[in-house]
Amino acid sequence: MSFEVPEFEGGEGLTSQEYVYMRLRNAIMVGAIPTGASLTMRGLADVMGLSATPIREALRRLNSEQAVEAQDNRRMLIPEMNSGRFEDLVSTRLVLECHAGLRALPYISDIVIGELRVIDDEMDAAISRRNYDRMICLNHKFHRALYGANPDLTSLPLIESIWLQLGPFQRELISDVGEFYVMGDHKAILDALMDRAPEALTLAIENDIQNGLVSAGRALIERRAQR
Amino acid sequence: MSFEVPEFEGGEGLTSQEYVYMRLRNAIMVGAIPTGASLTMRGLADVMGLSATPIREALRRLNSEQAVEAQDNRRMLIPEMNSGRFEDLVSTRLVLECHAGLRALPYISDIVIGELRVIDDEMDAAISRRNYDRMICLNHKFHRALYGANPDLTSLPLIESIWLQLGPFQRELISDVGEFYVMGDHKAILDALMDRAPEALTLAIENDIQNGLVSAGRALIERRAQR
DNA sequence: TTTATTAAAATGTGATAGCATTTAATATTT
DNA sequence: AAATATTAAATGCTATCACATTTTAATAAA
Repeated sequence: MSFEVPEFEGGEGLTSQEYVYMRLRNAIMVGAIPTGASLTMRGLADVMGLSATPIREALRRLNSEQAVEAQDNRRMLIPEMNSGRFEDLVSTRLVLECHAGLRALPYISDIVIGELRVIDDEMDAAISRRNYDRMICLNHKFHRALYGANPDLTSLPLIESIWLQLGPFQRELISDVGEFYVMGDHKAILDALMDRAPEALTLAIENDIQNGLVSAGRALIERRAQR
Repeated sequence: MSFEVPEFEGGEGLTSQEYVYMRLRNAIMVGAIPTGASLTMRGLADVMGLSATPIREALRRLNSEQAVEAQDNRRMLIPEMNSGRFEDLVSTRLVLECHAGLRALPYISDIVIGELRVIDDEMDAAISRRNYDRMICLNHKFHRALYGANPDLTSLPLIESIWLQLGPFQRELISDVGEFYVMGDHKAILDALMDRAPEALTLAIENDIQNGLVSAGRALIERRAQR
């Protein structure tokens, strides 16, 4: 195993399988697992001090969520990003998150806006400290809290699947442009929520995704293709 | 096990886990497994003549795809439908499938339209024979073939997750209204594809989903609430 | 030096068994 | 008769093992 699988907070009281799932999921989400590296069951079992059984179950779940690719040789790995897949993932993310935002809007209260503001402040702190892992997690937490205002929300698992697929690439992005990486900001989203303005919210969510991820992502893929 | 898990075609050369996954997935998709019934590992293992290991892996995958719900007591079951969840699932389905259709449109060729027409004809035959299982499968096959024209398609697994969640309810719907159940028709979709008309395609896909599922679904939920 | 061939190590898969938890059934008490 | 307590059965979870396949390494041939 040529890479580390970072620990995560809140893994107490879970079954082994749940623990492995959460830990790997978190690792993929923040891009801690390099693309292309084989995720072997015995290897992960050794790293985590468990048997292969719960590892295999967790890997299969992540495979079903498109976070991990199963090859013909039955090996599991984090798939490589390419231009076509990137554009399709981003367009799906835009559609899903705008939809989730609009569906949540009627349920947005001042209390929710307050909670979102707290998360956004934490994120500003993480940004100034250049703590990228925490930036990514708090960004997800913000969006989760927003869409979760809708009590009937069913699209969150789908959105998280997209996040998982973009996670490894986003990490490469960050380590590529380094401290110049800007994460889309949430101020416009908060303004739109306060105004209860659907169109403004859609635009703000689109911009949030577009600014951080898309422009930098396209540039990196372009640069790679030339090399 | 108080229900049957129908066999499916094309399960040769699969690992046990894949076989179980496909068989259960198919069963849920066509609504063959009743909502609320416990899916026990030993029970399913007995039915399928396998050990619990591949069963559990398949169930976890389906759980990750939101097709099966894991309760606190660690039991797995097909979740019940309710009004809020239904509306949210349908709205997500509309957004995702319209998006997938639009992304596929530039890749639509006369050959693809021909293939779609063949599937649609098979579906008409299934409808006239009142073969509901086959209707459902062919409907999915039609949509899969349409969206799959996009070579970079990443949203299909998400769409299939929605189908899985609507499957059991759709079956209840069919057995409720019986032979009067109408499945949304694909003729308008084919026309829009031939015209390469984005707006018409969006409307046609919306209508396709709306006609069969939504109107009847709302009526059934309404009727249940009164009872 | 490169390519084939062979041997050894590593890996994925699935059945089994033991343990912990949950559910159902039975016995006991009120 | 109803509610509670106890016991038995069923179920979920995970480590282990044996087998088949794949990968890697070492060896032999070109």
